[in-house]
Amino acid sequence: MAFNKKEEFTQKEQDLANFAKAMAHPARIAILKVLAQRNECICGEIVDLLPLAQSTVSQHLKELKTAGLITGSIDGPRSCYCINWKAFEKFNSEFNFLFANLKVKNEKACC
Amino acid sequence: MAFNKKEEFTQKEQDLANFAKAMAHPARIAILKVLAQRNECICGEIVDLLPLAQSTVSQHLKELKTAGLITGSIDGPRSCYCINWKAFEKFNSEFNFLFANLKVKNEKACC
DNA sequence: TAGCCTTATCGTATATTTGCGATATAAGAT
DNA sequence: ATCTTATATCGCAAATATACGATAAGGCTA
Repeated sequence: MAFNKKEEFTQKEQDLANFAKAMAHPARIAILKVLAQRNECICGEIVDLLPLAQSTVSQHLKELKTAGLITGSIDGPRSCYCINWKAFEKFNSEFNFLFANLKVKNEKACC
Repeated sequence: MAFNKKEEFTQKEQDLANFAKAMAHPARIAILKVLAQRNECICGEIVDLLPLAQSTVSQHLKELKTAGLITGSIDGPRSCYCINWKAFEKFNSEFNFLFANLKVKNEKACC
């Protein structure tokens, strides 16, 4: 039991879920916020802004990167992260599509 | 170790993360899709549409309900679920706020 | 009442996530 | 060449999520 059944859903469903999962932790939301508030890549600083150890922050950054929400270039001792705007646009429109559907239908909500 | 540090972030960050977490599984995305495609509450059917056992689907429904994404009235042998449109609107605007920020800033993306 | 059908909950096994300290790595400074 | 500094990765412990079968609970029907 506890087999992973995720592959049995459509690719779009999996993509959306993965996007959501990448944002499913307040630390990662906080990181995205910091990146969003600047015009440039963030190198350090992020660790200082979060109540987490350096290794943990690095792990969260890796997850965001793997999910494609941010890009990062590792320049030796200092890394450089920024938002992957394209990915956000893509998933934002996916979400909006879902929400739009809801909006129309819900005129007749029954419970 | 592995303490739960989630409470150390702002309420908004936690709320957004919880919303994302509720959508962070393809089964739950699929459930929301089904609910979105109908004008009425869904009672059974959902189990038939997913490649999961009845108890597992019930569990996912519970999570969606706990997160406030759907409402449900348990009428004895047949339950009735539908989308909580209000919650979606709220979080959609939160997300859009974040995305909007990104959009403006990203003109000067550096990596 | 007894049996049936539908949905929820419990118990449990496994998988995944979270978090930290320790350690590695890699560029710049001395 | 060695030291410093910043970041990544490893290894592990604890917490949480996923999934199922078994069972309970709650209305219907006969």
